[in-house]
Amino acid sequence: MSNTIDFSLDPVSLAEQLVGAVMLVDGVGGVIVETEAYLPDDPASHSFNGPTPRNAPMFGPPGRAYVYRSYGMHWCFNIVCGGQGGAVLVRAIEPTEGKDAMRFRRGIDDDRLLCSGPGRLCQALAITAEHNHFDLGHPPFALSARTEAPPIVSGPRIGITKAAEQPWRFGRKGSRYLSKPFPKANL
DNA sequence: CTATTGATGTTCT
DNA sequence: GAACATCAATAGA
Repeated sequence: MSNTIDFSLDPVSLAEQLVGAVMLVDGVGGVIVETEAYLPDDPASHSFNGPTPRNAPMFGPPGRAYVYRSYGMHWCFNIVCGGQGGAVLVRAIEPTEGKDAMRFRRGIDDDRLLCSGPGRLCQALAITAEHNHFDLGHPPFALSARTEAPPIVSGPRIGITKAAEQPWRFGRKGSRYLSKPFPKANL
């Protein structure tokens, strides 16, 4: 089957290719509709100042999870890729599988708000620090590459203060499940 | 729809 | 002690 994902790709390429891929955790998840790339020599990347206890997964083998706590109360989920210090942040998913579980975990009914953001997505899929360093090719994770490329848009990354001008945020064009709309854009 | 603000705890200097 | 890859609630256009 050609539904394998190449985690050795550089983060920008992988971030683009992951839009349209399917991601499940313990059978719950859906189609990835928004990602961001973080590079080794990128001032906005956690890996920019070299290895620390927190960012250790980014300096490990590709194809693993890097999960960290954000603003003290949320989790963010990344896919380690490329060489040392690269990763792709998964920012939003279109829910397709296990919606009832997601609604229960999130405490809301609105499908559009279940996974539309890094913190929301982790809560809906029950991703926590337990999953840090986890191999994404092994249960409970299941990732399937997209079979055909959907319409993609790109733009500046969200919520960062450094290198904010880099167009390394990718999204499925017209999706109603994005964390924030894209101004206009192409690709 | 956009803009603003408070809550919250870990990490690194 | 400052910074932070966020979210929910609120107010206004």
